[in-house]
Order: sequence, then C-alpha cells, then structure tokens
Amino acid sequence: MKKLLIILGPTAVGKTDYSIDLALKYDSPIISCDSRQIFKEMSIGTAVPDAEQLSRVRHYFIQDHTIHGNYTAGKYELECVALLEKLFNEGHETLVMAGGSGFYIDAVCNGLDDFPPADQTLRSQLMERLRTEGVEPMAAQLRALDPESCEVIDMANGQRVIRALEVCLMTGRKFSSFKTNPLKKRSFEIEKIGLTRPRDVLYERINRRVEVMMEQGLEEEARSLYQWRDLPALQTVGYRELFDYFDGTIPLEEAVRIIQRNTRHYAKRQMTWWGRDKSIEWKEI
RNA sequence: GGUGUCAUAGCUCAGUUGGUAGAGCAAAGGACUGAAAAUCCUUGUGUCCCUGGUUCGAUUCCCGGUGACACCA
Repeated sequence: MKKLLIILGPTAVGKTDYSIDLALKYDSPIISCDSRQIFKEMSIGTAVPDAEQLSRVRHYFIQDHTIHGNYTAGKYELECVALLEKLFNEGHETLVMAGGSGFYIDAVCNGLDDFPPADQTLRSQLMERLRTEGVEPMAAQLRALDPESCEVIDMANGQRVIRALEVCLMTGRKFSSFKTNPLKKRSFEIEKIGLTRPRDVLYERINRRVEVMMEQGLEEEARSLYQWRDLPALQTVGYRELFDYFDGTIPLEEAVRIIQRNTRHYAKRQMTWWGRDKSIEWKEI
C-alpha cells in the first residue's frame, strides 16, 4: 500500500531539516503543506527552505502560487491530492509531506465537504457590513436563514458568520446542509509524525528566528509588499506588524517584539489544533 | 560603618484608614469545513521578603533580621 508520511509540528520546531532527511531516505520529494510558504512573493518571513535545502530535495507547493490568486484550503486539497496520485502512479511507494497548516493537512487527509467556494464580490460586501454593522445583525440574519448552523458555529466569530451567510445567500440552501462530514477515501495510507519540543525551548527558537529574519532583511521584504497589505495572504505574522510600523503606529522594536509574541501564540494554536488528533505519533526532537 | 527609601503575580507596579489583594505586559486553556501564520471564546497564576510583638484578626502597625537602591562618611 502506498503511504503518505506527514511531518507536522509547530512553527520553528525544525520540520524542514527533519523532512529533508526523511525524503532522502525514501527517495521522495517533499510536498509542503504550509499556507504561507506557498506564495512566491514571500520568503524571509515565511521561513521557506533555503536554496541549499531546495537543491537537495525536490519541493512542491513552495513559492509556486501568487498572493493575488486568493488561494484556499479547498484549492490545496484538489491540487495536492492530484499531485499525490500522480507521484504515486509514477512509482513512489512513500511520499513525504511536511508543514504546519493543520487545516490544510486535514483537507488532504479527510477532505472538505462540497461547499461552494467564496464569491469575491459577495465576500467583500459582507466584510464591509461586518466592519460597519458588527457581528450581531449578521448573526441574526444567519439565525433566520439557517438556525442549525447557529448551534454549531461560533456566532461571535465574524469570519465564520460571514462564511456561513455567504453560502446561504449564494446557494439559497442552508450552510449546515452542506456539512455532511464524509471522510473522503484516499488511495493511500496516511501516517502522521508530530515533531515537538519543550515549550520554553520552542519559544526560545521562535524569538531567535524572528531576530534572524530581521537580520536577513524582513523589513525590506515587508516594505515591498506593503501596497498589497489588505490581501488575505498578507494577513500573516511578521508582515502585519511591520505594516503597522510603516504606518508609524508602533516603533520598530515594538513591532519585532509583537512578531515574536504573535508567532508564539500561533505555535500554541497549532498545538491546540493537533491536540485532538489521536492518530499523530509525537516525537520530541 | 551611618542615615533614608523600598521589598506584593513570570515582569513593571498599584492597593488594603488592620478583615489574606488587582492593573498593564507576559502567560495558560479551548474552538475551528474554501482568509486557517486567519478568526473567535475563556482564564489571575500570590507564604503580599523572614522572625517575633500588638490585635478577635497583620500583607498592612511596631521591634529585630535579610536583601536591593540612594545619600553621607
């Protein structure tokens, strides 16, 4: 049986080096599963593998999409599963996947339901409403259209309410009616290995890595992307904080400190996401 | 050596006219179906430096320690 070996873990834990060793061992390319390293416009702040690492193993989904294309987990599921099928058909027995985007990993492992993708015009209208009216009126509208959803989704979460509302409005069907949780059958076996480190060690690595990013020129990279700051792809730790600095809202030192803190928070959220996945075999490195 | 000030959460500090305490920052826990590095929810973690005294009761007042800082020698 063909096998997909997934290396996951919080940011800065050391997935890149670990997965390269593993890929060499299995003579596999690395299929990245990272919602930000996928963008070609970003590199320092997303900590993509460096040229030397990329030359040792063929990588997929590293800097091969644009921030202007509103990429989503749904697209990733389609593209990634298609790629996996192709590579397995070419003869690979084991394929190595590595990344920290839990939602993307689950999309590949279990599949997403067949919700319609967002309509950008409607999406921006709803976002504008959220900005001006707040969540409550929109939550009330959703409650009227789809009471079942209100039981399940967090009605204080503007993003979730918008998404559910937009599906209801687009299709005339209840958002909840799409949600059937059918585990999609994959033609390969899946093994998940979670890399972990003691919390204090991980936080130390994160703090240090942010400093290194600054030395490598993160500020310049962010400046070159400043004009696109409103794109979803740029709602990313390491960039937004510098955008605030460019605005003059906060001093540079403060921005760096907040990048470090937000990265720590992000790592913690990743661990929470994986906490309930009992199929992960954890390894302290 | 002398005098003075201070000692409270991980950090910086507030406060209790004596009834065992709260802000900011940091942190912890959780949710998650096409923005997911996003978005949202919840939570105060404490020998109030240590002995002893006064008191029904001391983190608070008093004596004595210890430590830090400042000034004077």
